Amino acid sequence: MDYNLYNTVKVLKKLSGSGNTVYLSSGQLAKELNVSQQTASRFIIELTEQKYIERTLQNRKQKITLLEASLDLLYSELNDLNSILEMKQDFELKGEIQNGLGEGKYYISQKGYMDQFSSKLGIKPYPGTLNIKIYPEYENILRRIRSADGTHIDGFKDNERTFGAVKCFSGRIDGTNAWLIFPERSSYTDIVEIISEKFLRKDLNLNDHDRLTIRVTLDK
Amino acid sequence: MDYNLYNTVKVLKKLSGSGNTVYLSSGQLAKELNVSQQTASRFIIELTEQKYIERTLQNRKQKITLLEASLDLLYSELNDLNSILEMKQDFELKGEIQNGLGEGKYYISQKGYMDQFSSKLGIKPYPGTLNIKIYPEYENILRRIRSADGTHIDGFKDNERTFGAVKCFSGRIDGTNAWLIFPERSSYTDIVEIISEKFLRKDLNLNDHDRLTIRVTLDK
DNA sequence: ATTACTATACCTCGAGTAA
DNA sequence: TTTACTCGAGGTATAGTAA
Repeated sequence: MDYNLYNTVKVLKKLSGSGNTVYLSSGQLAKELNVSQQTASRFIIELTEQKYIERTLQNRKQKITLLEASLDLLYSELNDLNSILEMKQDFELKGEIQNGLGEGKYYISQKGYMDQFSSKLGIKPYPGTLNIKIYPEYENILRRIRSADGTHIDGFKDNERTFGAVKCFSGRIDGTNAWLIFPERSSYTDIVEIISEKFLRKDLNLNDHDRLTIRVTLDK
Repeated sequence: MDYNLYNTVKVLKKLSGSGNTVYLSSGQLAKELNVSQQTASRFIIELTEQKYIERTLQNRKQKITLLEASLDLLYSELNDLNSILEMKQDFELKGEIQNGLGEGKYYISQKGYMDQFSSKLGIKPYPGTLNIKIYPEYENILRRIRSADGTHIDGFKDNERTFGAVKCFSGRIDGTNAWLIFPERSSYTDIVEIISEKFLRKDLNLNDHDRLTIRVTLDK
């Protein structure tokens, strides 16, 4: 990803405010970027090809929508700087408990994962996940966490299928240690999967749709 | 400032950790940046010319020191992203009261400033400043605040001399509203000048060398 | 109004190499 | 070992312009 595209994404996000859509001609964008209209046009084409934005040409100004890749780009630069400049980063996520489908249990119980949880996270997780649907107000914080590095767990294959790499972030729920698990490659979702040594549902007496708060510290 | 230089500064800061000095050959830097040794060398020269770094060539690796301009660059990018991504930013500065020299009073009492304090900040400040020497642990937070935009106050001239532009940040000391004042162009200092409608020294019963906490919110 | 193609000017990068 | 100059190849930006 080169800087021109980063900078273009930054300007587009700035102009689209809290939404992710902006109506903007290539000439206007050119002024924002201090480049020619032709160059701005080229940037838009490149961003579109690389799936950072979607756009629809209209009679007048084109409508540009920032895709998840753009937000990832900005949030990971933000994380980079925060980490390099050693700013403390404490985050709070709120959401509610999703009824588990038992699928998480199948996944994390795989030896390929469990061995790494043990060696890299230093825990032997309860074989199941707690799924939290994060409230929309916290989606930016969620993006921020997701785009940080975390502790990497390699993917692997067994005879039948492939299990993807995931990354983990240390967190706390009601003072109990837990880990947030994200697929390394994934489309954006508002569901966070949590694992812990404890059986959280029982230990914290949690039920479906209970509201709860997850605290995460990105320490680096 | 172009991206290559931004990125070089970022890498140099990353490598110098909490200090601002790093010993690094152009070849090593080249690897970090994924460019040729020649290009890395050129970047170092350009950064030196533009006073972002200082370096001394040594027998082996050259010693590179990041100057304040580099930190400004990184902190202002961080602020940019924070503001664009609408992350909340609450900061805490701690320091102790410096004996005022009465000079602040002379400055801020100028009509050229007072009129703008009134129109732009909506306050009629007590004619004097409280000077706080910020503890070194908070210098990064101070840099972060200083490199944000704040409320701009134009500079002006009277018959005799020139008064520089300043920028102001809204803050609180012990629950009392106050404004932090920074020269727009200045070398780095750990002294923060505070103005307020109140006579803070008296109202908050403050004395020289008292320790105090300033809270600042950067909103957008 | 727009967007974006073509052609050229310009700039940036890195190989070769000197000190 | 270093740093950093020269110069040619390749890449990037813009003017002109069509649609």
